[in-house]
Amino acid sequence: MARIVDVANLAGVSTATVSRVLNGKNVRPELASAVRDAVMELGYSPDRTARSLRRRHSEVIALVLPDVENPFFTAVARGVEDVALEAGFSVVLCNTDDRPDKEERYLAVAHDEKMAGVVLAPATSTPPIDRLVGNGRSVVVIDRRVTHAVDQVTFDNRSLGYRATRALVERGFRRIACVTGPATTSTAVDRADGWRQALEDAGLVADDGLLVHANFRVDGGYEALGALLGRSPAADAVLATNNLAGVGVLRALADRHGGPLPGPDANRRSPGPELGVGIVGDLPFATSRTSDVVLVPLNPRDLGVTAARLLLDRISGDDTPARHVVQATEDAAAVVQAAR
Amino acid sequence: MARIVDVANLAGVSTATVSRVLNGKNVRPELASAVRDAVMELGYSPDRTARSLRRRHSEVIALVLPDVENPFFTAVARGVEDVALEAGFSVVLCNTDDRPDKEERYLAVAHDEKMAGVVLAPATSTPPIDRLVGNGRSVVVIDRRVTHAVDQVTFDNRSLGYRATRALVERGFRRIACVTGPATTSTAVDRADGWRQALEDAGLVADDGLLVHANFRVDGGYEALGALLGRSPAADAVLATNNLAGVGVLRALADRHGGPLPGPDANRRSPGPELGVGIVGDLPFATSRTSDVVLVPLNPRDLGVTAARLLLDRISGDDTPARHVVQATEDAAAVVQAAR
DNA sequence: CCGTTAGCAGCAATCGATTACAGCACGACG
DNA sequence: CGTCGTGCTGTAATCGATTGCTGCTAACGG
Repeated sequence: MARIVDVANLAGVSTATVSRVLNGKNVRPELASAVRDAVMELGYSPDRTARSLRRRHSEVIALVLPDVENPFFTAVARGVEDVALEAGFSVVLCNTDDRPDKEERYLAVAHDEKMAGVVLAPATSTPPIDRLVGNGRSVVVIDRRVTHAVDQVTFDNRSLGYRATRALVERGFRRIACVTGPATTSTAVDRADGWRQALEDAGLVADDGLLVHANFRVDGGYEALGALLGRSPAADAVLATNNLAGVGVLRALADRHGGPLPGPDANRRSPGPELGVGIVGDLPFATSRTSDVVLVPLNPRDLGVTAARLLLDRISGDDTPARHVVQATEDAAAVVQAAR
Repeated sequence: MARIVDVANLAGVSTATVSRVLNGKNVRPELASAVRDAVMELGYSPDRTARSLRRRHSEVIALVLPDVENPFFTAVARGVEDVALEAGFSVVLCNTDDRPDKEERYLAVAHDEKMAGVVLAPATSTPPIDRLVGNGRSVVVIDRRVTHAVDQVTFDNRSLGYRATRALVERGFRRIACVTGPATTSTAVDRADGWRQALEDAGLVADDGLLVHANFRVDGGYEALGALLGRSPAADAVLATNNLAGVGVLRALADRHGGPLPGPDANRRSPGPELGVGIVGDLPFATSRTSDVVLVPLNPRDLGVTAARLLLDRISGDDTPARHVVQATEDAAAVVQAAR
């Protein structure tokens, strides 16, 4: 491994000059090109560890996610990654499984490794980011709101829940249940609020018997549907407020030999109880026709891009007060989306 | 941020002693506890950057994957992560999109960041790992075989293709097509070889008109099915050799108003051409009943665990000749798997 | 009682890049 | 012609932890 002194010797200059050339400071042109030649000849690339030690932070940013197996979050990761790489940063992906202890550990690692910043989809509304923030590290929270005064990027979750519900209403459904996530996550609560509001605006009932707090995973949606089917009066449609819960709901319906209904008046294509289904989110790995499902697609990649841009701004010194960005979604999503 | 000298001063010892206590060398007990008290009091944690500089490698391992959005690879990531964290390493996830240029870039980053090792699912059969290996860095290749003499962990892909095909044969299918991945990946080729062998063993034809090389993504499977349906004599079943291609096949069938067949003799449940379907892999986000699909489930998490263990061995100095581990799959998978 | 050795602690060098500061050359200006 | 300023370049300190080497202490054997 060539070191900076090797380059300096070969080019006949000091290490300081080599460093300056590599970092774009002013250096006499002929020396600069001598340095560049030497760099090429030796195949030199700076030791990032040494650089980080000196610069007091590394060129790595941490992306801390509740579930890297959820396609929503992997798409976020893509967005963050693309922006970060462009700017010369590497991205570390960390899984918390929505567990505060794992979250804390990863945030500690991010801190101790002197990572330049953190993009965090928090497990709770009060993640332990004080030490990071206190030590001047940049943090951007995504997807779920937190109480800290840090940059945040979320969707307009209330509106998402509202739009999905209204689309079901427009298809003629009247008793629309809601399967949402833990009451501790703002996304679950906000989307359910949108559901409630849409029902009220349509003059329909939104009683608590129609609202189920499950988890935001496939099993949660699956079981929630079972619970809903036992109740009376029965619902004629279900809104799942995230993608995996939606998968669970669809799977539960498929297992009951039915499928989602295009609308209550359409011909049923198979026996058994069927329900209208709305989902906030996308189904990238669906194996059935989903054109009968009301989907409100999200753009998680854009969420990641926005968050990464915000973070890079902060890293390069932006110290304006914390912002809360509401990530726009496609307007087309506001209408009934009969998509794949 | 407390530094090691602060701890040393508070404990009344030298920095060397603090370092030794923290790294489990022999130190007089009373000094050791004084150091530990000081560490607690100051909330000290060592600067990993400085440590890496001195130790000449960091405690980070890179996991370079073709597609972090593929549930197969995210499951691998889980396995690697769990083992690595346990051993005090952090895991960096990198996406190559199966593109050699991105792969090269990430491998270069892994090298320059002095990462302790790399787990690589290669984009080609000759990934640029020579510099890493040449500089003594540990590398474990997974999923696909490469020509280098490095540790490798793969499934028995020939057997996987064989078992899936035989299960279809046992269900009574006779003209079984195969949708596999690029001919440049060993997984695609090996699984297709298994398919061919199973057909021959059953006395059936495996002509090239039944074999389609697509990509290993959803669109590849989708389009391949369309291509197959146009051919004659028509196939009565399809084997998809990976999970996403399988999703594409199922989706294409769903769009044709059909679904997978339990067997040629069963009652068709809806009009239109239907096919038996076999898939090597799992469908974690399927939205339809998959009990009619022949699935040969994999255990990608175990693949990750195995690879990580191998890598950690290498990192801690194991320099035996390169090994090629064939990751075992559940034996139950050898029989027809009518699973979710 | 002295010499030898083992065990432990401390000093200082070290990893490799960055950067404050000093020094030097050259031009402008009084 | 001397002074000052400007703009590079080089020297050496610095980031913080680890570790080779030295030296001290204490125990043990002769």
